[in-house]
Amino acid sequence: MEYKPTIEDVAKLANVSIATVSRVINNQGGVRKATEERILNAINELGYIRSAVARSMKKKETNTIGIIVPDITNPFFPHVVAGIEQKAREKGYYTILSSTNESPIVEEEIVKIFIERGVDGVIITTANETGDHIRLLQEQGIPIVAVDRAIKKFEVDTVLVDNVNGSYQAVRHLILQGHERIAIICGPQNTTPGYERYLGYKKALEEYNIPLDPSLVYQGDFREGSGYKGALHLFYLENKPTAIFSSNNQMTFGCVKALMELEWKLVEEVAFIGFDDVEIATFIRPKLSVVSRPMTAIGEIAFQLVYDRIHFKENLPKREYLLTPELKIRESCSFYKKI
Amino acid sequence: MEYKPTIEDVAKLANVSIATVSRVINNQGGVRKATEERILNAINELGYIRSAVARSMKKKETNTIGIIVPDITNPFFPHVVAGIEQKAREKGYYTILSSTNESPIVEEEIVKIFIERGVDGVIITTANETGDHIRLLQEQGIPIVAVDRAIKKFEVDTVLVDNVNGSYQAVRHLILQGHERIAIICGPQNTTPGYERYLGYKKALEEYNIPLDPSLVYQGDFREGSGYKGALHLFYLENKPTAIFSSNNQMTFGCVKALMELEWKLVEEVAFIGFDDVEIATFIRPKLSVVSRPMTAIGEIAFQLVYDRIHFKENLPKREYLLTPELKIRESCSFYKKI
DNA sequence: AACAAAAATGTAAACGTTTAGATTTTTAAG
DNA sequence: CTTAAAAATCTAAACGTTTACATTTTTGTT
Repeated sequence: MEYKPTIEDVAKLANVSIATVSRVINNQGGVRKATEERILNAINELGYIRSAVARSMKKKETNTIGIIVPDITNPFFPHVVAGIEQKAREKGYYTILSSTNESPIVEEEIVKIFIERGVDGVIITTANETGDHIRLLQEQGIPIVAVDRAIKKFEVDTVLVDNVNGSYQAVRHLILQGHERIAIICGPQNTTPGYERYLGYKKALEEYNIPLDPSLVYQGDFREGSGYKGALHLFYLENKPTAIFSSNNQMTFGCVKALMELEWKLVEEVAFIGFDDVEIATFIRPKLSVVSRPMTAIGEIAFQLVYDRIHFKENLPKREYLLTPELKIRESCSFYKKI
Repeated sequence: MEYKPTIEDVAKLANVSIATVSRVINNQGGVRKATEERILNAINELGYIRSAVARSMKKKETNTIGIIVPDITNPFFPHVVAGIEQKAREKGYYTILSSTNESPIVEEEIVKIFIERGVDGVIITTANETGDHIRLLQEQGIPIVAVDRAIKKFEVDTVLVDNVNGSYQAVRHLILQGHERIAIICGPQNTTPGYERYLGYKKALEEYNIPLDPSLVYQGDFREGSGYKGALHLFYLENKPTAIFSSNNQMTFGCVKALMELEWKLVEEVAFIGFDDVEIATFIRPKLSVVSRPMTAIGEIAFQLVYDRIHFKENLPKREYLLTPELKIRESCSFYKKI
């Protein structure tokens, strides 16, 4: 079958007008039982499937929400996406997904395309927090929810994790274990998570009157390679750290890899806590302690936010969710014996 | 700005007909330089963005391809998706993604929705290999590419990995190391990968005249839990295996977890090879040997296949890609000393 | 300057729905 | 059996493009 039946074909076969057919496929009621049945039969017989694009054209809504993530390959995002998708499907929404590879240029392109396609809302972890491309969306009146990274210039709903608190908890824990030379492998300082996690680190040190030693602050870029290099750098310091805090999952990978190669022994020689739980954490010995985020919940909330905004556009104030991460103490940061 | 300018607004402002405007936004040529400029200016001034849905309505194509995966949270799929998406974007296509959670019912729903939405093609790792829902797609003339799992009843392009060969390689390697009691943790036997990987196992044993011991064949379901249980089961056998082959990544997780808890020592007491590379493989000691698949390439090829099919519908024969997996020998299956 | 051919532009229909408002049919009361 | 009200159904316009075909303008030749 190559010919696609339209609502008109159904109407003809059932001997009614297209308006009536429309009413039954949309469950609007006000159709005589017998008529409805006739129509339903016609639909079945023809194998009619209503065209969502024609529908969108008329209704000016696509029941689609766009998701923009920096890297679908980072295990954090599939979990978030799963949360979004689950809730979305329940409400009859579908998602169109794109990965920017952290490129603001790609991101801008994607935003344009999403607008062209008339997405009803956008959930974004932006590669460009200051971004003007967001204005485009605002101008079109398309609801936006920022996930994981805030958007500075514009008022949009956000669901973030309390990064400061998370890294603060981690570093404080290290301090309480007796560590004083605590290193951090930072994320890019022009991203919310990168900056805030550094802030939490600083805050903990200050609170316990430990001077911040700049040689223990390594600038990474959230990718595995920089975690690796960071660990190397710290290892070859004249005055090594006794503990390391890594600002995200991918850098944790690199870092742990380096530690192994250097035979820089976890716990005995260096304590470790990473931001974000990772699959490897419970597989290596000692098990890695981490700051863990409720990834699926983040996605679910994000969807709820766009959804609300789509349906009550008018008078919703800006809403910010700030989820508190949880410090999962395992084995990589046990008691530290001073020399 | 709440009012969305249309092609008509642009035409009016530029003092031309909408046909001419259409011509310039589609780069069809045949428009005087000066006119084009006038139109471009008008577009800019109004902030006009063409409606993809109106366009799709007329052209009967959406430049969208649907992706259906069983579980976006399984690290294999994000990599495949990344490959698809990359190639898709290059060609002006976008992807709408949905996860079935291995439920054939959900999958059928999704297929319906995808048809409604007029996707130009579908790339699917089906949760229901015998599925009739595929017929729906066929009837609409929507190109389908099956990834990772074949679709039995219908002729569709496929990109698979040579599972038989992969597990054969792995098991043969174990045999050549001197193992004779080799266990397998199977995937569901009603899925291509589950069945084929078992086949490869059998083939290797036969080839080396090792009788297949049914107590060494554990039926798993591709989820982590069953890997865990499988390892337990094998451990408590009167006559333990000396090597284990796990049929997929998630079961490998469970299996390794169990091994650690049981203190069933890798290499010394039991050799191990898993199907699919996993992040943890190179982090635990000994490093895990695995059968590895070119995940991103799978996605790229899959997209190429749908793309071709979309553009040369007529006379393309069914195409099957069978990628050969690679055995990555690391440390979990070194030489086995007989007792 | 006239003309034919080529280039540029315009007109109008079509894509498949939804929906406001008009019309017809049914129902129920007198 | 009438009739008014209620319920069911229909008509036709609109959504924003693309495109075949018609018309107008430009170009180049004589």
